[in-house]
Amino acid sequence: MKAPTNGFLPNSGEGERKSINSELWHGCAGPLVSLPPAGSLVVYFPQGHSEQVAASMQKQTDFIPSYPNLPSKLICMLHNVTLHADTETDEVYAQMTLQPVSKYEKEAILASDMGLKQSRQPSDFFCKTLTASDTSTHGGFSVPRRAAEKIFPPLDYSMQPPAQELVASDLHDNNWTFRHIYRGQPKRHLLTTGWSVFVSTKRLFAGDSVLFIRDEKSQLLLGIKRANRQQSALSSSVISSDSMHIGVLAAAAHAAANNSPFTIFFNPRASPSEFVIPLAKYNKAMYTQASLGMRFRMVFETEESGVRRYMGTITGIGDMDPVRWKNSQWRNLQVGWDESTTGERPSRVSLWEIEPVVTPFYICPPPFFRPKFPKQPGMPEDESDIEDAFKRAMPWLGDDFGMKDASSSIFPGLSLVQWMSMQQNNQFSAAQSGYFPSMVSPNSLHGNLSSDDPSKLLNFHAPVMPAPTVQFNKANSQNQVNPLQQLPAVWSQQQQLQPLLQTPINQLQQQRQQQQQQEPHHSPQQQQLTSTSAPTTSTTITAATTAPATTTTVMPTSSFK
Amino acid sequence: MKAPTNGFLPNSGEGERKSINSELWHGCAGPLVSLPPAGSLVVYFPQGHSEQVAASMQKQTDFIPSYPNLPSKLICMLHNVTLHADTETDEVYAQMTLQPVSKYEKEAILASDMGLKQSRQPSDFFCKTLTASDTSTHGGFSVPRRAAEKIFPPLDYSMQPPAQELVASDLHDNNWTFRHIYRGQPKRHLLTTGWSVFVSTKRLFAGDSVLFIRDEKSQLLLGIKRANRQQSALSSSVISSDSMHIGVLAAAAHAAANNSPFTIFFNPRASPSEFVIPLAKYNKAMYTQASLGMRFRMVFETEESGVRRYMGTITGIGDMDPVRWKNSQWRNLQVGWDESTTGERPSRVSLWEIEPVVTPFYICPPPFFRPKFPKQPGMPEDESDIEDAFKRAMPWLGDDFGMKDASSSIFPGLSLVQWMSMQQNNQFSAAQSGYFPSMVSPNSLHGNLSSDDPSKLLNFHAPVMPAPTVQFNKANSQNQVNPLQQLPAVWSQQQQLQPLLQTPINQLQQQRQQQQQQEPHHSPQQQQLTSTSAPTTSTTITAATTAPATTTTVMPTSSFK
DNA sequence: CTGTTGGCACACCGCCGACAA
DNA sequence: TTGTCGGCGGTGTGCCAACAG
Repeated sequence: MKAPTNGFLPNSGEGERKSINSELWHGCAGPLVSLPPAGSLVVYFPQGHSEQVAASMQKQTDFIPSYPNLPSKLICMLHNVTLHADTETDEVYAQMTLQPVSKYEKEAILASDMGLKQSRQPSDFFCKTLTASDTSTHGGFSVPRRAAEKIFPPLDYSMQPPAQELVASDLHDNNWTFRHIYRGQPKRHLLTTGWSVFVSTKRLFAGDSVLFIRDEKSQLLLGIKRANRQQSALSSSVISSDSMHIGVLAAAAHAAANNSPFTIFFNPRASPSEFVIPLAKYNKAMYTQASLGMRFRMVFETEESGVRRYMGTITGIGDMDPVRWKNSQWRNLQVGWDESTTGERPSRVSLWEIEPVVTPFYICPPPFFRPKFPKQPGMPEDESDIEDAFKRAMPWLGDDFGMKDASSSIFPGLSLVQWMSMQQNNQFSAAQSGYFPSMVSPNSLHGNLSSDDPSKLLNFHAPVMPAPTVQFNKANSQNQVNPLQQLPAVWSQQQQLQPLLQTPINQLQQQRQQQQQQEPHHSPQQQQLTSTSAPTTSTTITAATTAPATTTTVMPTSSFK
Repeated sequence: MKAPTNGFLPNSGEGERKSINSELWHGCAGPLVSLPPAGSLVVYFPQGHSEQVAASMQKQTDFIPSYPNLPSKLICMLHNVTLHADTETDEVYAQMTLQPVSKYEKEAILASDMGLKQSRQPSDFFCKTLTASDTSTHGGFSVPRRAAEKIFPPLDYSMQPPAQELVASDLHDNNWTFRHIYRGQPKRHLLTTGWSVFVSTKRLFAGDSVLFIRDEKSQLLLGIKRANRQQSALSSSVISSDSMHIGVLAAAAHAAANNSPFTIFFNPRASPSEFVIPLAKYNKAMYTQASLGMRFRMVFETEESGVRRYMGTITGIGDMDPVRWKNSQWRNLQVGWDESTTGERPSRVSLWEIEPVVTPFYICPPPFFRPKFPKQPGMPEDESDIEDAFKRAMPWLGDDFGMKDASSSIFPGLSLVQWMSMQQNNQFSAAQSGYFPSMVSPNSLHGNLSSDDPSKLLNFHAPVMPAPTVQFNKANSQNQVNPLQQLPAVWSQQQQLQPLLQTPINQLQQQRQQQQQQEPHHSPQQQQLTSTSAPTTSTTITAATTAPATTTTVMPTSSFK
């Protein structure tokens, strides 16, 4: 054996020099992951980053440091995104260089908008969860018929038996060769020679998944997706999990104080949720007024690397961690799920993760309203998803009801450009002329429609629908808000943040102490509270009797809360 | 296969519940590692901790954050020490809970003193570096004869061939069974059945080492020591190395500011040097006046897990990182080694790592002066090592020259108790009556001795000694210092530190800024500089022409510099 | 005394169709 | 259509003594 290249920890960093194939990376990351493009604006949530660390350590950290000077979100310029894969485990992750910004250009916002349109999920691929037979040393890999015919080069069926040699390269550009044969009674596609070394080298077990991709040059690519239980535990004999948490927060705080760049790793399969959100996506979500009882859909990954939507209901709104992350938008929605496979789906989500369904129609089963939207399961996501959600939620305003031209201006939240011009001109005519669909009083909407044709609602009274646990009437009533007063509040807060971001952290702390003593209404946290209690036309409901004690169910009017 | 326990990442944390065998841990950690006992006082060097992180990441981090408020050393109470081993790699590490202290009790200092006496290296053990044959699938493990006879249970040699079943448990209390047989021509001890699964499970390669220990209950213990090239690389897809560094420093800074406990991991085989030093060891070292050209010995680990001393010369004194860690004692000595296997031995060391040899005798080869100290290689270290070093350095004052009683009071630096009483009584009679041997002018010593019997020096003019690269006369001349003026300077600095440790970090910075503007002589860093330039009888030499540009060769008189 | 090698036996890896779900 | 099984052939693991350094 010459120069034993340490099969245990193969030459770290060698394969990293070449850039990793983006299609393959996204295939391994899963259909839900879409990275914002470099040069765009994003919202970074240190709280979510901290969750990724905790998940990676696989232990609940009792002691989580609080960083009072670190806001729960930072608007950042995303300077750089590089794709990586762990040389040992093939675990995919992305490295991002972020820089907190105090002001930003129109181009960056546009780029942020572009980010939503990118779908990186490869088109020609298949993903199979390995069976016991697949991973056993006893035999090879049974290839699903459709997958083999779609992805693999065509066999010469005149041979007896038809067979060929396949070469596929993994994330590190290592080539793996397999004997692909079509045999047996009945006939089936199999990978035989070469398969078992792949399984043992990658340390695959039943339940893990492999995926094959045919790229644009008809080259075969090969990736793996490990089962959840097998995610890298990272026992970390290097630094304590406390120091990791502190490091994450301190790095962000330092960057925020100096407007300097900092680097993070995003690990799509270890992290419970993405914590770097395109600003456009975030802003779009912010035009949704979340309310108790609101129905929504949320996308999840299927076993076959496809997507499926599950229905849920907002059951509570309030800080996930009221001590350390007060007034944070991170997972501030408590939710329940229609199909109660508890544990699989999160009990808390963030607003930008869900596709709201306007409440008056929660009793209407989706199949009726969406005959023209037969979303293929397994099809890649695209940028129109959010708009689709609106269309599906309010189809009576869409194509089915003859309002063809409405989609561009009325439904899907503001486009960023529209919003920007509004913002710059300080005019709010847009709101007056019909934007902010979810903020329009649902009661009046409901009234209009039901008076138009009530039978359409009654005829389809939901077939076997679990009873909602909250009072919908109450919840709905608070949707009566005044968009005119909301919009300024949103941006005044962010503008308040700007001078603080430019201040070194020690001066900032000093400054805060003075402010708290003398003019408490100028400190950033206080600012949020005052805007919350500012007089608006909204109603504030209290559901403390039904909600868990830890949940604050106060509904502030500021959509930026 | 029932409930596949994921051979890849075995149930993390299960084996951790039981406490790890201390003997085995220390066997795997190596003979140089001795952990301070819980309850003792230690000196923590964040710079060294940062080095461990860098070494673990196996990449030079360009960006290392500077923490101007974090001193280069923290005196801490060591609250807790727990031994651990990575479940995947068996890599040993220790978790320590430290708390910066501003004042400390006599008991704690005594405990710190005790720490030096502990030697954890097991007595009944053997360690063998695996050969190609040992790790090959072709055969078993060849046990060195002496090792087998010393450690393994005796064989029944009446059997043909003599054989038995051995059971040894590893760090995680997993049992491994081997067939131990004595056969072949010539006869030899072999481990056959069971050995290859151990090798493959632990992923051992030629060059790695295994060690067998027989504990007090005659139970066999089994550990591994991987070759350096195979140290865990920790590709860390969780947080960036920047954040790791920041986390380490921020955790320490936070703890220092609040006098609150913090947790660190010490990884003896990944870390270039220990960075948690018993206060007693540190203090003892501080009574050595390092000087350019000074000769010293330093202990290194041998392949067989023994120890060996190498001779070296101090070639420069100055900050390793003048920007981020100014006036740090961490590796502030540049050294050259007599046996020039460059790369193996560090080019920079800290004062407490070395055993000084007083300069006038650098030309005297050790064999002559130490006929009575035939240190057994492979023998465990003990607390008398430092004193031994002095004895060997100045044997003319020791047993060989008829000053039997001298060892207790004259040589080995102050005992902590002696120092404490001195400190409390503010009396310095100890210094006047012959303490601080290394601070006594070597010239006068040299003069006395040479006038006594110069032939003893000249007769043994070093046989083939590499020429020193620095001017020894110059270097020696600065050893003329006045111990009476030095001692107060030493401890006034530490007393200065105490109120600062109690101050939150932001106030501290504020305070420092004021001080720098108004009374610069009170800030901690300035204190060091002023004490350097304070009028003493010392001479300050400048060797900028011979030393590298990055090295400060100013020699302050304060031994605490 | 111990590292490597050739010889040899047998266990299990891995290819095959037969089933059945 | 595809997961598992019994069948069987061949490779490679692993025990042995013979050398040699």
